[in-house]
Amino acid sequence: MGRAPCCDKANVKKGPWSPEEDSKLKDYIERFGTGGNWIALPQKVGLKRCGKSCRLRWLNYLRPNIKHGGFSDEEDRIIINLFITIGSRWSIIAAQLPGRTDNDIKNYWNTKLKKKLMGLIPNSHHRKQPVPRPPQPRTSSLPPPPMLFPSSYEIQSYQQQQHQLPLLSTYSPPLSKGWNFSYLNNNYLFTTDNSASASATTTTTTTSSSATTTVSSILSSGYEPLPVKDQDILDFGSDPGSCSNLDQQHQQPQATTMIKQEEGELQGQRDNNGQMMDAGFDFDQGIGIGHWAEKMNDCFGIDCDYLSSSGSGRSGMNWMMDHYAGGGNQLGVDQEKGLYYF
DNA sequence: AATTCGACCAACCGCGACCGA
DNA sequence: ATCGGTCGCGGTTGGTCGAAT
Repeated sequence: MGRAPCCDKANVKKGPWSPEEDSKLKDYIERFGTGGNWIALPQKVGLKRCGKSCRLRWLNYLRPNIKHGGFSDEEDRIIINLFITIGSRWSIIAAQLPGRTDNDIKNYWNTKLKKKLMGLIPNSHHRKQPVPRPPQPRTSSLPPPPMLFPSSYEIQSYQQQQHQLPLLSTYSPPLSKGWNFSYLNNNYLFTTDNSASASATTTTTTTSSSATTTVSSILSSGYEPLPVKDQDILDFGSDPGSCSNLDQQHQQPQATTMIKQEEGELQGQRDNNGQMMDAGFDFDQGIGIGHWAEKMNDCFGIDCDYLSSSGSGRSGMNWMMDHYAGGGNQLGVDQEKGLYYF
């Protein structure tokens, strides 16, 4: 049995409100109130509208002291911080911003603020799922998948033991998952789809040991280059000075977002200009991890220098890598830059 | 000048929560 | 405790407008 309709949809007007309708509704509510019953209101007012539509029109547009557009930096900051803390609870967020409606904030977030936060990544560069991910069954001809990020997370020793690979800034060894390989060459990550991985395996092994991989040889092996923008990288560091992913000219972090660890306590978030934006986050406590984990699904890789070292914050980061960043299926590592691609 | 595309935003829809009978 | 009506929320849709081609 379906849900009973809130009104007779055949006899209600839909679409944009006319000034006359606005005037009728506004005048009535200002004189008599809503009466606590939106469903009955349209008939009292003399409008051929659904009660829900009246409610929405009043709350989002007609009621006094409504502000539209022109969000201030302070409002931006509040929205971002609250979104990080509580997610898309627009009504709660709106309650903190006098004159703003949940709908307005939601629209503002979806059309502008989200892009601003994500570092103004052009659509062509913003890949929801930039790299093919498991589960794809490996073929028997492929080598067994390496155990990436074992409990100790000894990345470098693992690389050296398993591959005896040189670590070059322009080349990322195939720390991959058996069904796919990746290379970092300048600003491109090369990857294949699953169908090409079998034939690519030989090439990968050969070229990786020689460390003479060229763009053309990779392309001829069926690899598709994907441009990697700095903004695609989630950057976990301590401050701009120690951030390995810097704009060399301005010495500012170029990552989409940067998470700061401050004496193991409160973590802050920097916007793309390096401005600190307060955000409750604690790696070791897991606070806020869900939010950043979601971000990891949106970005292309992460930059986390202290992942391969000891210190506070590491366990939480490891946990996040295990649970969200492909579950240990990282595609590759640029050891010199400290970039882990997944 | 015409067309296409994307950004923006008002409005709609459906679902869960809430409340009173 | 149950049920039906209503409210409120968040996701989605669709129209409009300006910029780009």
